[in-house]
Amino acid sequence: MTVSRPPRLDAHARLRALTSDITDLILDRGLLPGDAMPTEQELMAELGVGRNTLREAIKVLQALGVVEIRHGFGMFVAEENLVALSDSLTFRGQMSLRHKGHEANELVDVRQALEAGLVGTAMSAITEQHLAELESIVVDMEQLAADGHSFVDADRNFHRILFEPLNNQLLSNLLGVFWDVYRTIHQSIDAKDSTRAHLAETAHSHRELFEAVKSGDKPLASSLLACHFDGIRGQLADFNASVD
Amino acid sequence: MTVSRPPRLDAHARLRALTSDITDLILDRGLLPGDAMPTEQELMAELGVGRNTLREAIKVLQALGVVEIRHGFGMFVAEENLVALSDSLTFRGQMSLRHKGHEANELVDVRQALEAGLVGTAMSAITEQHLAELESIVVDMEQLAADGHSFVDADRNFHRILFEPLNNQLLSNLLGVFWDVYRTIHQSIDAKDSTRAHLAETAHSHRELFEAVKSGDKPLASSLLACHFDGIRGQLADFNASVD
DNA sequence: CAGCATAGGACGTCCTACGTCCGACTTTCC
DNA sequence: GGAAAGTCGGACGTAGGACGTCCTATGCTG
Repeated sequence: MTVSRPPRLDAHARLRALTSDITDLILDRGLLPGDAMPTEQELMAELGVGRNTLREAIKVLQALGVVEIRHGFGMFVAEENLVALSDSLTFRGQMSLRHKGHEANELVDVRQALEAGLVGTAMSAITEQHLAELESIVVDMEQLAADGHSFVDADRNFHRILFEPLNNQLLSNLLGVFWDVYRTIHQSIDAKDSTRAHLAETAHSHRELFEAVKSGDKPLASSLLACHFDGIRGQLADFNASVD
Repeated sequence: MTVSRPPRLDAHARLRALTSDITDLILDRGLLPGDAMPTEQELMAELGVGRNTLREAIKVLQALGVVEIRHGFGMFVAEENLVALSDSLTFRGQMSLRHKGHEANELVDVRQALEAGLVGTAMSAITEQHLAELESIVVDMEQLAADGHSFVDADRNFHRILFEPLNNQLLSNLLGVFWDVYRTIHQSIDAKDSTRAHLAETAHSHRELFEAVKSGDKPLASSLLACHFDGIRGQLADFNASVD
């Protein structure tokens, strides 16, 4: 069904219309994540565009996490993810670091607002199993810190499990993205946080936070989280000062 | 055994490497938002790839909000924006609505957490000018409601200005995206919110919120916001019930 | 000096051709 | 007969050329 598109649209709008047509096709056909999509040839015929144009639109959807492409096999509706946000924020964060670092601070602020603001609600829904997992992670952290090893994964898992009780996929993804972006930025400023003293301090602050969560002291947990982020802000400030 | 240097990467990794090369080029050259980038021909020569491959990578960066393309003129580093997140979330939200609506609820939850959690901080930094703007918007809303007109823009502006005092671009963008996505979802469920009674109710709730902000009553403002989102959740629930 | 007309550069779209990868089918060999 | 190896076709990946469209800048004209 060769649809005749209004020929007079600027290029950006046209590409946008094309991606929109493809997502509409997914929605109209009721395709679910994991389902196969039409091939390039079928889409070309159906949408009335050339292969290059179509592929550019598809690549956009791939970058946005809408579709997943398997070379030599086909195209599929992707599982939920926030690759797009992650990639976008990572670039912005790195860019700002080389100039003002303002955006990196904003990211930390938003993380703090979300985590400190929601830890209370999360604690209301937390289960014994979550607490057990958190404690296990804290113990691992303390051990790794004592051995002088860093524990990036443990840190990430601690925060992930802390908010898992809320059962909000979007929130979990957002926090995960913020954590990853911060991590990337942090690596690029090459902060000296691998000293044994700093490791022990980080492990200890997680221990304190865990105890607060376990005892159900929501205000304390919230303020401990806020304090944790203040420390991060301090590191960023130090870096910016060292650049000037 | 594991090869130390995989001579070939899969297609996805190659595209990712290419986009990464381009962003690195931006960062290395210290390009700022608005600055001109090399032309397609120059990038082709510099990165050693064909035009199609390059253009696909560029379209990805455009969708991610990294670069901005002006037909017939050139390519430029884009201003900060969260188009990527917006597009991605809009699709996910629409998709979920046609099935369970779970993700739409999650979006409202995150909005509520951010707005209700941060309104207090924002109020601490609010100025007389912000208050004047807010009041002006509320007056407009009340007038529009009395005339039976909807006031989507006014609603959006109210929330935007409410959090402007925090001076956090990322937060403002996030809230804006959430608002837009919710708006898109809302339109697609065709809720009957344009009745005069509903309009008056919405205008009134904004009036109440404004008064709370003006008087500096942070707990009241926070709970009014929470209440506002409870209403939205109710609409989503009604829609899902009507589908079953 | 202002306005229009033209020329050039740069992106947009389409086409053809070939390379690469994957899954499925067929063949071959125990 | 069954399993391993080889083969085939489909689908995506990459390259390059050709032409269209759009924007800016230049220079001409009144």
